Amino acid sequence: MTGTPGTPRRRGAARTEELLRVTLELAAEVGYAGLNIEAVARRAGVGKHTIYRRWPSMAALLLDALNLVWASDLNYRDTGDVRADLREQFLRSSLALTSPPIGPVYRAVIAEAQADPTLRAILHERFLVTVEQSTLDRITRAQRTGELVTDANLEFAAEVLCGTLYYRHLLTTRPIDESAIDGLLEMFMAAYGSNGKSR
Amino acid sequence: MTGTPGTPRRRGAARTEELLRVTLELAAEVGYAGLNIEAVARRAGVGKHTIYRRWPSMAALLLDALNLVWASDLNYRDTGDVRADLREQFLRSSLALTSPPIGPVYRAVIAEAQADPTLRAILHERFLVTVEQSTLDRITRAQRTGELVTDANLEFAAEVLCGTLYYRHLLTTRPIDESAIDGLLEMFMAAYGSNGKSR
DNA sequence: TGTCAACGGCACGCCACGTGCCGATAGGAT
DNA sequence: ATCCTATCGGCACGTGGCGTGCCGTTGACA
Repeated sequence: MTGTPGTPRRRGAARTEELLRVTLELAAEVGYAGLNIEAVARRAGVGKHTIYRRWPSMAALLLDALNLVWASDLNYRDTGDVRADLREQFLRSSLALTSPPIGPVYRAVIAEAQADPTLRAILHERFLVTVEQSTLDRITRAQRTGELVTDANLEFAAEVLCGTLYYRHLLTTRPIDESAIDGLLEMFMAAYGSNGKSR
Repeated sequence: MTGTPGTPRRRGAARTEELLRVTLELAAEVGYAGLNIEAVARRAGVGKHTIYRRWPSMAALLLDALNLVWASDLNYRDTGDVRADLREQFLRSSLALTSPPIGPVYRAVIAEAQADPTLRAILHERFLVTVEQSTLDRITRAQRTGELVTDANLEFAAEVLCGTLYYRHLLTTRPIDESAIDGLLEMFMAAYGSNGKSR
């Protein structure tokens, strides 16, 4: 692996890719606890400088590593049934959140973000806003097609949908299972479904 | 302060109270970053053993410290207007979450809980379940008085209400302000309010 | 072939962890 | 009033990660 041709590079870029890959490996194997710079350096057979030259902190490295495996997993289908599409994506996201390497890396970033407002802002903008926006896009389309009422502020709705899943995953011992997702979607559709309350 | 009479005690109990107080002081003054056992010991003029004899880890100490200042702040009023009562309590909780000493201590516990499933379970049972239950109690009363529809599963609703607030506080850069709370309550009432959709 | 930045390896000081040992002391028991 | 003993504060230790220097080496590009 000498890196993609085209971009002018030296040893640097190839090492960068490898370090991100090693970080994800480490997360998958030893989990949150083993995620520190020294461990990544040892595992990669690399001097610590080689890491510090690229990322100012472990948190920054984790953010990049997360970016590598995460973005691909976020694409709502649009079958015309907003409830079914949300359900499918929520199940998929829940699986991703609980599986390595995304699970441990995400947890590690969130833990570090509690100590660092700047990191929290980056985490928010780079990941959570994206998740919410993607959800908002899908339910806004549903609003336009008449599946949802037209006069609702869906930004809060998107935040509630995503936030509830994150809350359950990070702070509770409950799994994000089908009944949880159905309960959440029940509330969402009762509030915003255009065909009135189903009950 | 020699501790409550009745329970047979020696120097221990008084020290315990003082250590919890010092922990909260430290959290209020230096925040999350300065919360570690050595710092508490230094601040209290105490040997580390005196802390380790009482709590197996910093997380356990933080849980006890949190318990001391937290429980009192959770009491929904019951004016007969469930939306107004929720709104008031959410505003109060949001203030507590963002102010010392509860803010930094809560953040510290949650960060440590990401690395320790056992701690996460304790945090969940001891605090979050209590919050949700208190909310569930209030909205269940509202259901009985006819403010909310009778056939809804309010357990999910309570989780969604609390979870959304925690999500916003912990993972976003947005404040839990009045408009956020109103947006959340708007969705909640639209879903479960007994007088049909207001729109 | 020469140049030079990136590299791996090593060592350092710092700090928090968790534990062990010490002599002092407080407070209940006699 | 005196003894006894658990608790106490103080100190030191080894461990391990942090972030930063300083080497001599290596590989990409001119």
